[in-house]
Amino acid sequence: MDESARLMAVLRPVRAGNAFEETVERLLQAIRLGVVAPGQKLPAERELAVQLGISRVTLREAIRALQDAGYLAVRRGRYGGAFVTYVPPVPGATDLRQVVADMGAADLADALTFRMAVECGAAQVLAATELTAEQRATLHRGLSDLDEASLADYRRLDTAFHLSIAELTGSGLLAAAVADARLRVSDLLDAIPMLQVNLDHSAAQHRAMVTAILAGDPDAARRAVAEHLEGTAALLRGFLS
Amino acid sequence: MDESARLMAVLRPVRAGNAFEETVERLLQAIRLGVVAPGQKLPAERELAVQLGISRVTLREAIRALQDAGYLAVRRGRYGGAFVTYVPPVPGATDLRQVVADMGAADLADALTFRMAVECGAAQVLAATELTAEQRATLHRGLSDLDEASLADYRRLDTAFHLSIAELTGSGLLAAAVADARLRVSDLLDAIPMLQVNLDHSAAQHRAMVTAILAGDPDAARRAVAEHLEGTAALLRGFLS
DNA sequence: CATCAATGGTCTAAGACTAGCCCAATCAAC
DNA sequence: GTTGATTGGGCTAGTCTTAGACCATTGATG
Repeated sequence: MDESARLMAVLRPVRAGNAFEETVERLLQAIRLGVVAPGQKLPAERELAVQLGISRVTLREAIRALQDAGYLAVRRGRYGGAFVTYVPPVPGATDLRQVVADMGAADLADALTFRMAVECGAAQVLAATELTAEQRATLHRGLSDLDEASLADYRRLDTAFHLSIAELTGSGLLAAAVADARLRVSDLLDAIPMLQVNLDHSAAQHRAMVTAILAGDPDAARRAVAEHLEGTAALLRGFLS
Repeated sequence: MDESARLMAVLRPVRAGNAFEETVERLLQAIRLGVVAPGQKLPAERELAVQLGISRVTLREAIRALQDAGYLAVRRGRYGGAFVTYVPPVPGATDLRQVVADMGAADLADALTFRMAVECGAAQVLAATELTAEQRATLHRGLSDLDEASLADYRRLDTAFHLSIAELTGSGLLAAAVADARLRVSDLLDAIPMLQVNLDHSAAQHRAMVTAILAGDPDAARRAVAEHLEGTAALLRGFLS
């Protein structure tokens, strides 16, 4: 890795796009990751604009774009708001090869590697932490929510479970990194059919992750997450070959 | 971690500041991490503006600010440019308590946790990878560079070593995350005196990291990095108490 | 059924940012 | 010396973005 490559990495673009584009991306992240579930509404425009650090005009442009794209339905008046109408595509319905072609092979490898590093890191840090009763309960709740989940809710709750591990470390930076990593593979996951075998495997691996974290064993936690994510990567390779 | 907390995490500010502020931060990152060493110059304004995705006007404002702050010296004409005049402060000369007060206790914990997760993750991923002869050589070169480093160069080469681990994974996202994490603790590290004992410890830990990575042992790699970073954190706690 | 608080819809003036152009300075090469 | 390529310095017109104010709509509540 020579000096010029490092220069390129550090002196990368300051902005991913204009405020409008970045806002659309951020809202899409909230919707597609299921942070705001279908039927729920986004915070009020004035409040949301403050949270996102942009003007209400720009926020409204982004909301309008998502409305036109069919992700949101906006209702006026008290108790109105921007309601999520997006329902995740049926897994397996989209063409994985097309998705991969759209994002590029290099980006695909980058995203998978990034996710592996950052999620393993989060689990390992959490395993090395003294957990409160409440934190343990959150992990257990994540597991049981997933066990009882309908197929329609599964991806959303899976995302929530993975995110909660990062959030429980107390590091906002880490939580943001995990959310980012998840979003980057979101299209891929949506293109994989959900088979009962795979769901059973995932459930067992999720339990292994929680067990290792609660046992305070960072190595085991790291290994459990790595195995889980490697399983997903293997599935992808399988559908691609 | 309830839903509202997750909303806060995903719907965080789209922009960390205006273009000027973000550009200053980015250039400072390049300078303080030693990506552009003292005496070297930044790329030409027109080229740099394109790389950073901003206008030349905004870039010039940022350069002017860094010039006023004593980080850069600008010379006109052919073979001119913005030359780095910043030399890292003598470790231990700045007041650690002041630095911590400036960044806030919560941000401090966040940054340390983030760094731990992301650097452990990078090492673990790299250890799980088949390395080429060239990649191994890069790791060895990083070690020997550090061994031969003068005190003035030590921090810069230490940063380069840690960064190279992330870069060798081939994931630009991961490299950017590690660079970001490093920068967030940069002020703290600059405030810690460099004692020979600590340097010897660090050298041994660096060797352990490389050994584990080359041996293809992710658990050992993770443990080596965790131990190394925990050592730094312990030093910090020591100087603060 | 009237009220009213919360919410989206709209406008305007000011500031931030950009693209593009030309000028001024420098210094290696001829 | 003179030249010419490269670099920072500076200007302008136009676009993007913001802050703040005011209007329109809705529906739970009394």
